[in-house]
Order: sequence, then C-alpha cells, then structure tokens
Amino acid sequence: MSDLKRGLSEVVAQAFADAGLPPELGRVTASDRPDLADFQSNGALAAAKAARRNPRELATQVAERLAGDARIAAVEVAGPGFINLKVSDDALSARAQQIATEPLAGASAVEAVRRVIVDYGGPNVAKPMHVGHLRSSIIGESIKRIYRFRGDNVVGDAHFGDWGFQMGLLIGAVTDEQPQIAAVVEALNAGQSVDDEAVRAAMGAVDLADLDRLYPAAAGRAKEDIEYRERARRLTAALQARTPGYHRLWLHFHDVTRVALERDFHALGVDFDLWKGESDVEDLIDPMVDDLASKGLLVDDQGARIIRVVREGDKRELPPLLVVSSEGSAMYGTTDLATILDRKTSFDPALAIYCVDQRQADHFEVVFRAAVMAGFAEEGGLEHVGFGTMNGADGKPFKTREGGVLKLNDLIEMARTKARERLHEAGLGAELDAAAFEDTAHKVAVAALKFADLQNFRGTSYVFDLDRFTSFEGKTGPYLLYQAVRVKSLLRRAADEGVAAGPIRIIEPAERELALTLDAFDAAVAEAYDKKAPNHVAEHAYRLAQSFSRFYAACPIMGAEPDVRASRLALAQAMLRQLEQALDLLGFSAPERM
RNA sequence: GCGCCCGUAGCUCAACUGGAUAGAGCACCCGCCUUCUAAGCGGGCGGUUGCAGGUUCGAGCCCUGCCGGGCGCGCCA
Repeated sequence: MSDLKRGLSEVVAQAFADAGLPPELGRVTASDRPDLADFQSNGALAAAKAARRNPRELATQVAERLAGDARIAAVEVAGPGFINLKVSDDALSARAQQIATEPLAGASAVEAVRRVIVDYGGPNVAKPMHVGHLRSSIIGESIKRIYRFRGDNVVGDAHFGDWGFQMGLLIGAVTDEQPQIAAVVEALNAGQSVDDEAVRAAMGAVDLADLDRLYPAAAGRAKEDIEYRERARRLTAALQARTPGYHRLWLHFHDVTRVALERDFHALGVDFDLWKGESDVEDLIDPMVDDLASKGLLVDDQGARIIRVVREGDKRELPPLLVVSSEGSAMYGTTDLATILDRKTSFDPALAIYCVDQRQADHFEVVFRAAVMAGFAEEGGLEHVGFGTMNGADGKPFKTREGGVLKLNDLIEMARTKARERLHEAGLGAELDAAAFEDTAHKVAVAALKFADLQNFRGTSYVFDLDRFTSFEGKTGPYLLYQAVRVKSLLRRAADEGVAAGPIRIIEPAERELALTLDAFDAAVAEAYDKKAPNHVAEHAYRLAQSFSRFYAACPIMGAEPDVRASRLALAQAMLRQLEQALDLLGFSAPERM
C-alpha cells in the first residue's frame, strides 16, 4: 500500500493532466514548512517555466481541481506557486491504521525483484579486525538489510582476503617459530601420510593471536631482509602450487581466522551469507586470462599483460588494469575480475555493490570497465559504494595497515564499559540479572557505535570520538533504544491491566505529527535504497523517536478515556514496530528493558 | 603535474535530485518530574553555506576561476 505522498502524487498528477500540464510535474513531497502544510507540490513552477506562463495562475488552476478530494483537508497556493496540501484527519488516521498492520510497517517493496550481491567487510587472514573495518561492515550490513527488506534477493559476501604474499610470510614465520609444525609441514610436503589428528594437534598450537603477533613482525622484516622476502615469495609460489604441507597449514590459518572473525562480526550484528575469498577464484584465473587474450583485450606492455580501459571523452587518464605482472603473477585487480566472473556464473547478479573505502574509487572504475569489456557484467551492474575515512580526534585517519591500531574487539569492549557505567549512573537496569544487564550493555554499545556511523552520509569522513558516541545524550543510538524501551514498558503495563489497542483516531497535533512521521518511513527507506545511503533510515529513526517522545510527553495514554487510550496505544504499538524495523535495517536492536 | 572528493552554527554532522525562513545533536542560558522510564520534553542563543563571478523567477546544490584540506595516480592488497 502506498504512503500518503504517493497517493497524493497520483491525485495531483491527475489534476495537472486535467489542467493540460505534464502529469509528472505533480510530484508531491513532504512540506518544507510544516507550519503551513503537510505536503507540497512544486510542479507549477516547473510547468510555468516550460510553458512561459504565470506559476501562481497554474497552481491556482490545479488547486481548484484538488479541493474536492476527501483525503485533502485544505489546499492553498503560496509564495511563487507552491501548492500546499493538508491531509484530513480521517485520511491520516486510516494511513496510521494501515501502517500498524502492514508487514513492512509502512514501507513498500521494490517493483521488480533483483539479485544483488553486497561485497563488504573485507577481513583478512591473520589480521584481527580493527577500527578500519568498522565502516565497511556497518554500512555494508545496513545496505544488505535495506535491499533485502524491500524484497530483493540479496547475498552478503565477506570477500575474505586469504591469498597472496602475506600467506607466504606467515608460513615462513610460523614454521620458524614452531618446529613441530615445521616437521608436520615437511612431512606432508614430502608426500608422507600423516594422521589428521596429529596434524590438527600440531597446528592447533597456533591461534589468531599468534598470527596477529607474527604477521607484523614478518612483514617488517621482509621490508629490510631481501633473503627473507625471497623465501616468503617462494613459499607463496609453493602454496599457490598446492604443495600439500603449505596448503594444509594455510587452511589452518584460514579456518582459525574465520572462526574468530565470524564471532567478532556476529557480536557487531554483522553476518555474511558467503565467505568467498581470493583463494576461491584462484583456479579461474588462468582460463580467464586465456579468455581475455582470445577476446583481444590483453596488451603486452613493459613485460606485463594489461587491459586498457580508457574511453573517448575521459577527462582523466585512468591506468590500465594490470592482469599479469612482468613476473607472471596475478594482481589484485585480476582477482577482482575473476570474482566478478565467478559471481556471474554462480549467481548472475543484476547488481553487485562494493562497500569499500572511497580511496579505491579509481581501482574499481578500472576493474568494472574491464569486466564490462570482457562481458562479465552489464554496464551499471557493478557499483562501488565508497565511504569516507574514519578519523581520529587529531583529524588523521585511523591506520588500517601495520600494527598499533585499536582492535575492534577492544573498541567494542571500551564501548561496553562506558555503557555499563552509564546504566549504573542512571540507575537503569537495576532490576536485571547479571546476564540481562550484560546483554543490555552490549546492545547499548553496539547501537552507540553503529548509529554514530550511520547517521552520517557514508561518503563523508567523520571524526571518531568514542566519548561523544557513548555520551548517551541527544542524537545517539542509546536515545533510540530508550524510546523503544519506554514504549515496551508502556505496552507491558497495558497488557498487565488488560487494556487493548483499538482503532486509531488522529486528533491532537502531537498525534498528527507522529502519524505523518510514520508515513514518511517509506520515502526514507526508498531514498536509502536508491542512494545506498543508510543515513536516511537513521535520520528517520531519529525523527520517529523524537516525534514519539513529544507525543508521549503531550498525550497521556493510560489515563485517557477508553477510546482515546485504545487509539493511542495502537499508535504507540505502530511506532514501536516501525522503530524496531528501522533499527534492524541499521543493524542493531533494542533490549526489553533498560 | 593530472584526476577525484570535501569546505555548512563554537564543535560533530544533515539537507527528499534547483524551491519558501539552510536543519539536528553537543556546548551555553531559561523552564518542566505527587501522573505511563527526565538517557526525556518545551523555549532561547548561535549562519554572508571558504572567496569571487556566472546561469534563472529562485543556487548549499549547476558552470568558471581562485583559496584551503583530504585522497588516488601499473607490477602491494
């Protein structure tokens, strides 16, 4: 069912058509002046420009045709030719009633369902996640949920960084430190059969913490020690040639990392459908290179094989895609291209969304062009949804490579600590048992972190300031949770007293405002969907919570007359359902009590 | 050097594809708890949207040029 904006747009479009004007100009939007109207149409201004006529005159003609509609309580022409609309209380009541029961809580599904892949997170083997992974995970998860919510067939892929030179480094470092692992690896390499339990027992001595400790050290040494670097290179080549011992050890790195990462992601409310990695497309690369060559796309240049992607009319000089290096190895763009091919074969998505740092924009442009040239994707079927950097209080980005950065786990624990403190300070959660209190503190922490990120447009950089995010006042995640918890508490009380919700009747200004805000959910979700910008959902959730809070302060519920009480309870219920839906789209949830 | 992004209130950020009086939160000031959770609500203060031009009925948004900041520019990923 459509929201009021769409319903009114149809009416106004018809009025435009009847007045001999282009109906598409009859688009209705929420009013910029809530003091004057609920909705407005600016179409008369555009129509006047095209027809070289007086905008107010046209607006008046349209307005006269609208006056009879039952949904419209008032229509007037203002300013240079704005058509201001006020919806009737009856129409608003009916709409609120609808939102209260609709499966999508007032939002609408897409008209044509598409298969969509969201590629986000980007975790790497041997590297615990740190704050640098936060944005991709948070934004990607939200986009995935928004697309799925509107009906698309969506798959979220972690795009696991599990292949390449870093693996050779790690194999070297681990076998240097752990003689028993080295022994097992050598035995396997030599083709000896080793009991799998023994392999597990030996390799089990190395966990993610070890890898995290060894990797930076090895990377550092490789920079200065040529011999060491060359050995890592040979080990990488041996791994890629599937030398049994190295491959088995790599598998251990892979598994131990994935288990730990899945746990960390899950704590953040981030769950992937696929953990496809670079290793999964390794076998596709050689045939793909042959295919590219047969299509005449590969060009030899300075010993490497490249695809030139420049187009007529380009303002900038994009570099070519380096497919095969002069040493004969595949580059990261090659892997990305193979991944696109793999996805086309396995899922054939209409759209693949890459939720990756904005700094990769040129890289993706090159890869996407090459993919289209190779016939692996349709023009426009690949989209890089970039985001800005998360900066520290000093204005500099958090480092995402090389040691010394804050681990995501530690960050979450810091936020949880703050949440516990604040809950105690406010005297909230006193009646909860230890486990429920901990659950609440975790929900508060995650809401604080996620909402702080998602309320900003993804493209702009923002300052990461944990003290501010966890201040728990104003426009924050915890504020949203608090509003949800207040309604839950109210509804519990109503249930205890045997009071039921009833038909919604919009009368008071605060009720009107809340109902209009509920109605705006659809537009917010559609905007977030179209622009891949969850901040529109975040903004809506905040406005909804605010509208409710005003309503809650202005309109007593339990103490009101039975009809009014039933109506307000229904309104509160509808609000809670939509708010929880919005929070879910953002990737977090409210506790029952706090 | 070439290219991309950004510059909005003291601070952190919005702004529905060019519309009315540019909005929130924080901070600061003033009110509101014997009644449903005050992590709340109401009110106030705070702007030449970096600068200068242009396009038009109308520009934070489009164009041009400056100033300032960030980032990217084939054999790392």
